[in-house]
Parts: sequence; C-alpha cells; structure tokens
Amino acid sequence: MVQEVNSLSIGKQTKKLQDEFPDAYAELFEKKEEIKTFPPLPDAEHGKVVTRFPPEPNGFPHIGHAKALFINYEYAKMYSGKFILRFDDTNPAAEKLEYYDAFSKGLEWLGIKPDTVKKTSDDMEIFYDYAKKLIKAGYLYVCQCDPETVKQNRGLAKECGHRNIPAEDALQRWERMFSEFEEGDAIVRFKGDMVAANTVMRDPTMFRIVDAEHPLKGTKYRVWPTYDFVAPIEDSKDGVTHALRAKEYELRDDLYYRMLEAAKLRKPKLVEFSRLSLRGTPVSKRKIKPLVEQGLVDGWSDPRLPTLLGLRRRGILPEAIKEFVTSLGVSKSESEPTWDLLEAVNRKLVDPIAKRYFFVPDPVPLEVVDAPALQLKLKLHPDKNLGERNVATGKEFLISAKDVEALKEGDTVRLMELFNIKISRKNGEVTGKFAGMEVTASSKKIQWVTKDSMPFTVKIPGPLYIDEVYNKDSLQIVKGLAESACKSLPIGEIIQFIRFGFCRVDAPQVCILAHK
RNA sequence: GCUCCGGUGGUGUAGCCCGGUUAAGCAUUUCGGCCUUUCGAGCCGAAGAUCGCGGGUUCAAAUCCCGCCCGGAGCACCA
Repeated sequence: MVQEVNSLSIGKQTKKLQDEFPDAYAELFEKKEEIKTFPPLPDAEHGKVVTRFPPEPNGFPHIGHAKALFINYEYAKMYSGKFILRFDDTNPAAEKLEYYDAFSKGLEWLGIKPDTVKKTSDDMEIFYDYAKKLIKAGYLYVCQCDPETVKQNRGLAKECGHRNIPAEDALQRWERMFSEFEEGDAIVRFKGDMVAANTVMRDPTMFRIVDAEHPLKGTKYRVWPTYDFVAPIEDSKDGVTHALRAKEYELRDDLYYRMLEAAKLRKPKLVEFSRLSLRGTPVSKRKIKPLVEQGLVDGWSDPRLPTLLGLRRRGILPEAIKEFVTSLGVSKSESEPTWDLLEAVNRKLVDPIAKRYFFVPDPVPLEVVDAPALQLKLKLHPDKNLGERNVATGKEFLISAKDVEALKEGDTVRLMELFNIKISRKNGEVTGKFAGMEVTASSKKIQWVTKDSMPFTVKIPGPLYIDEVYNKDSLQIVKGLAESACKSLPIGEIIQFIRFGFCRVDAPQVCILAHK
C-alpha cells in the first residue's frame, strides 16, 4: 500500500488524497490559510470603535488614500464599530464637485460602505459657535498682522500685539471678518506657545477669509476654518474613538489635544501610520498633476498611475488593493514597496477567473505541410470550468518571432493543445512537419494562432520613474495577433494571454497588461 | 537649521512596550524540482538578515540605556 502510494508523483499523491480523503486533505492544506489582520487598537472596546476617513475633495483618490481608507475601515469592522466618510471641504478655493463624486465612487469600487457620510462644510455654524466661545474664553484671538509678519514672528518666536487684545474686543473683530475685512486682513489664531520647539504650536491659524465660491455652499460663507480647527471638533463630536491618520500629521497631535481641552470636548485616540509610496511611481497629487498636465500620461486613469482609476484600468482588483495595503500594516516606518507585491496579490485573485487565450506577438508564418485539418474545442481555463472556444486549424499558423528565435531546424516543439511539429526549415518563415499528437515529456510548448486571427494591441505599463529619473519608455506597445475568440471580449474583462500575461481589455482589440 | 518619527534578508512585514528553546517567523523575489495548457497558479525544496553603527546594563539584547550615522515628515491665512 505504502509502496503503491509512493510510486505516484507528489502531485498525484496530493490529488488522490484530496479525492479519497478530503478531510485529511483539508486538514493538511486548507487550514493554513492565514487571515491577515491589524494589531489590536489601543483602548478599543468591541462594538464601540468609530473611525473615519476625511479626504479633501480636491483630487482623485489614489492608493495612498486606499491605505488610510482600509486601515480605518478594517479597524471599524474588526471591532464591529462604525466607519465615517467625511469630506473635509473647508478650503473653497480647492474643492471641486467632481471630486466628491470621485471619492464616493472610489469607495464603492473598493467595496467600502460607510455607516455615515458627511461634509465638514455642513457644520459651519457649529464651528462659528465654538469660535465665539473660544475667543470669549481667551483661547483664540483675531490677528491682523499681514501674512508676511505672521510668518516672520513665528520664525522669531515672537508674539504680536493682537494676542493680548481683550476678548470682547476680539469678538468684535471676529464679527468684522464677516463683513468689512478683506481676504488677508485678519485671521483667527489659537493661543499656543510662540516659543514652542514644535512650530505647529506657535499660534496656528484657525480661521481665514476666503472669498472663493464653494462648490456646495456657494458664497454663503467666507470665514473658513482650517484643518486644525475642524479635525478635532469633528472627530470628537462625531464620536470618533480612533483617528488613524498619516504620519505627516504627527506634529499636530499636540495641537489637536489642546484644541479639545480648550473646547472641553472628548479626546479621540490618535494613531499615525507611514505614508505609502510605491517604487517608481509618484503617489501624491502634487507629483501626478504635472504629468497629467504635460500629457506625459493618459489622464488620471493612466494605468501607470496609482490612482484608483489607473489601478482599475490596469486590471488590479479592489480586493488586491485591500490585501496589499493590509499587508503593509500600520507601522510608522517608511518603506517603498514595489509593484510586484501588489501584482503577486492580484495574480492570486485573478488566476482562477481569467479566461485563457492565445496571443502571438510579432507573428511569423508557420506552415505545417502535412498537418491534419482539425476542428477543436479548447478549454478557456486549465482547471476551472470557464467554458470553451472553437478553433479550426489547417496547415497555416502564426507563431511569435521570439519563439522562432529559440528554434533550430530539426527541433520538435508542441503547438500547445494541438500537436507536435518538427521544424524542417527556418528562414523568415518557418516550415515544419507533423510529428504526432501525443504529449511527450519534455516537449516545449508554444502558443499559436491561425490565419483566422485578429490584430491586437497590448499596452505594457512600466515605472514612470527609474531612480528618480523620468522614464520615457514607461509605456510599451506590443502588437500581435489574438485568436478569433477574442473578438467578443467585453471591455473590462480580465483575461490571460497564455505565456504572455494577465491583461484587462481596455478597448476593442486593445488591452493593458496587468502583470505576468 | 530646528522639532518629531523611523532604520529587521533584494523588497514588504512579524517580533521590540512585558530582554532568554527561533540567534530571527511570514509574504514577495530569485533559483531548482513536481504537476503536462503556460516563462501563470498550485505543491516541494533552496538561496538570502548576526536585526543602521559603536558603546553600556545583564548570566543573557533585535528587544533596556547612552552616543553617533542614515532616511522621512513638519516648520502654510492647504488638508
């Protein structure tokens, strides 16, 4: 018995085990599936955790947002808590209507359903109330220095005269900000500590006058709060228990808590994590925008970009983004993960659902002089039941120049899923002879198409930067022939061109290579 | 420059807070082998880190302490 089993190959042993003793198989192989989760959150109580994702609607969401998104969302889920999507839209000069929508769509695509969706600009009256309260209590003051002086004094750790104006007077100046003052004439500052080592605390700006039209509020308001005023109040009032934000906010923790103390509000827990950067890929809007504007990429959905739109167009599944981002964890250490990490995750997800087709780049004619004419049905997936396609073959084929290069006269190769051929002549074109149907142990297999094929273009996205230098060859175009069954491929379908890679159909007869 | 935060194999991460059978786990990558629709997946195996550097505490340190070096972020009337 033992001998009998051992005579089988490992693969067959495994198969036999799976077929005949499914329980044992499951125990051996399935249970080691690992569920990746985040480390426990400090002071988190099951059922009571509330997190939030507060994007500013001033650009398209990208993978960096996805990181913040999933960290907050997954923690809320992990503790059966709540997750809030909050648009931090208090800079009317920057916000645009289309971006609110872009974020909502992005979340939807990623499969994230917020328990609450809100806009910070809806709470303006609340902010005004707090402003008045805090001015009265002496925590805030109206500063009428010009912007340059403010900056200078901060550098010099110097207080200005407005700081000590009595509250009643300051309150009147606050009212004047709504009417007579012009943009730049006056701001509201938090009384921090002008000699603090952390310059964030040197009386940061809490309100300023912005006359730009707000996409949602129009010209209803012109005294707008800044992030530093809004974030702690919103988080606290919304019941956020854990505010998980990127590391660049770390220096503002102090201010965040001082604000809440001043306003006598509950303090959420702050947790920071490192920003995501992808090797060879600009992630921030600041870096992507010039590329779009200079036409160096095909808009915000260019597959070389880490925008959600770009990722999707490239054939990266939302689930892959989630797993990738989750694997990065919440650590504060800076790292520069590479695309192949994301691709590896995506490949695992896409492999079982991608239909297989033949694609021949740089086709070279092949004639098999004594080939039998065949009418066959080929499976669309080696082991999943995804249907089949019909192919009729004769004597004429096309194979890729690269495969031809590797062939010598006299070699035997197998036309994949078809039969073996022996190369009899090779000179620009290739001539061969039928060499049997059976699969021989070590035969090389190459993909092929018949004359009944169609031109197909594959775009291959690569890194936009190599060692910080713009890579002008970041997008390669490969032209070739795809088998006729590809005619009916819907846009958006993710397929695998055998021995070429996984691709997402981008347009009729055009696809984008996601990865090998 | 100042302030803060980081520094574990090529890459990402676990471990560090509560120092000891693990002198470093997992994933990715690369390379072999198996599997006969694959330069893919899966399976098996291998390669690869003395845990930034130098001191110290201790019987014992990636884990605690000190100094240094390197990297990142912030220093907006942006978020």
